[in-house]
Amino acid sequence: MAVCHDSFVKPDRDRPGASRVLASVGRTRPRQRTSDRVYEELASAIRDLRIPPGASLSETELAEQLHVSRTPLREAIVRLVETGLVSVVPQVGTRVELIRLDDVEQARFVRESLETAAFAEACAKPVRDVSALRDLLAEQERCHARGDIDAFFAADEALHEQIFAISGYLGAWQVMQPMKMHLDRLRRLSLPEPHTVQALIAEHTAIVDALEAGDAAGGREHLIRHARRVQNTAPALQAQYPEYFSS
Amino acid sequence: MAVCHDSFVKPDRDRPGASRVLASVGRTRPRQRTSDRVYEELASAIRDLRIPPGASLSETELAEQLHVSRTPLREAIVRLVETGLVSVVPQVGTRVELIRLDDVEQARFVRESLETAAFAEACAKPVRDVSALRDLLAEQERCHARGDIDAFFAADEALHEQIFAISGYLGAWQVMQPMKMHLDRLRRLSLPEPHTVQALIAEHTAIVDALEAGDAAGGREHLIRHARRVQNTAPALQAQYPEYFSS
DNA sequence: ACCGCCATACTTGTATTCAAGAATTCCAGC
DNA sequence: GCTGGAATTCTTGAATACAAGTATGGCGGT
Repeated sequence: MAVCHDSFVKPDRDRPGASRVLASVGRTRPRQRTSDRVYEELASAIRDLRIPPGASLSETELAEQLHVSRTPLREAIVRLVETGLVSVVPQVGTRVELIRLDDVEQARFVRESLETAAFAEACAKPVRDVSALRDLLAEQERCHARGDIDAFFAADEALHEQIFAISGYLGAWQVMQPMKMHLDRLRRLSLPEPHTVQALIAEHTAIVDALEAGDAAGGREHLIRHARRVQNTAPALQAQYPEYFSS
Repeated sequence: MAVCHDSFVKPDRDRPGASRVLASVGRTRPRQRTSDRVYEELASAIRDLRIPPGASLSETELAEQLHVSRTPLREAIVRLVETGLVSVVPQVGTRVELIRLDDVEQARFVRESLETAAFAEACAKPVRDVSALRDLLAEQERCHARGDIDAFFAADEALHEQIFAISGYLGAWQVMQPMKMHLDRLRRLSLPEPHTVQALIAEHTAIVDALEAGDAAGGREHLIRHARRVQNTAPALQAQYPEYFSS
């Protein structure tokens, strides 16, 4: 597999960057590929624990259940393997990885580092429009009131994403998503507790207040406590659902 | 594409987590898949600019050049698309993305945030063995002396990775790799300047010194300056190689 | 009853084929 | 010479077929 140096490149007839701009402007083209649909389907199913940790997956079975062939399904699997949520042993099988507390700890570190840094950047902005964040807080209250955990989950995500958007580093939030799924599975286990949701909303409020006040240090403390809340419930959850955890 | 709730799961005969431990212990099994080799080959070629930004790729041509079929090649392409370095438009073509300064800025933010956080964690360790770091500094001097840019590149990477290893958050370094390739391409453009390498080594030395002294604040400053050094050369590089840049 | 062996079924990896669509090229007409 | 249109070629997407290897289950011997 030696690389033939210049032969990778194919001579371009027109200017290289031209078509990309068109692709992002003209929205008619990118009808979602089958592989993407399958990935979204599987990723959300794993994140929501509809496919529990440790479950065996069969490419052929999954393919016929989703009414696709193995080819796009495998491309989705490849992306899931990249995240570390799925492992595949050749000629043996594919399975959803168990929750490894080390992975969770690594993900917590990444999230905490990026989120506190983004918050600091957001606080440094001369104007900070927190109205969208206030709306999301109200939405979270409504979800809590009617007991809609899925909707709360979404609003929770949206609030944190909005902080990155204000900071100007939304790209950092996006690249964090695959790794964050390790945290999401743990959070999904802990969410059913009603007082947990209430505590989360209180913390969200404190974070938004700190951002509005430009209190970088205070916000940082709230964010760290927030990020570690789920982490702290890990031992209890492992005791309650031992079959979902590794080691 | 509705999800049939329980039907994803296949009944397990034995305990779910058992085989994974075996797979990581017994090293005979995982002979590298073709898809992985192809990915490594393409990723390094793109990172080293052997495949320049904006180059068109043809699945069929690449497949026959690498002596593989399109199937494993496409799986490698999927992973490259995930990193944002390659874009593929159905029925039109696949190309290596141009260097977008916004992507570079997002990557710089992620790297700076994680690296300063990891450095702080490393400084908090009661014992910090910097001997491996000293060895890498010496190695970098040797590479600089004999003008081996590729080897210097590798030793540079190894030093930063070692800092994460000391901090206990090596996983954070690993998940950062795909995004970091955006920075690597820019760095590759700037490396040929001899004084650049010398300046990098000096900064590396300062960083290691700070870690040995447990000087978290000082190390942070050096790391930030270090991360932004390449970033600062971006305008000049864009002027020199305009065909490699977007917008 | 237990152990070992062999056949079978099932798993993923890879190659090949078919399909759909876009871009280019060539040729006819003006 | 220029313009328009149709055919050809090249692109990726998806499905199918083939290959290699593993685990399982049954069967025969001990």
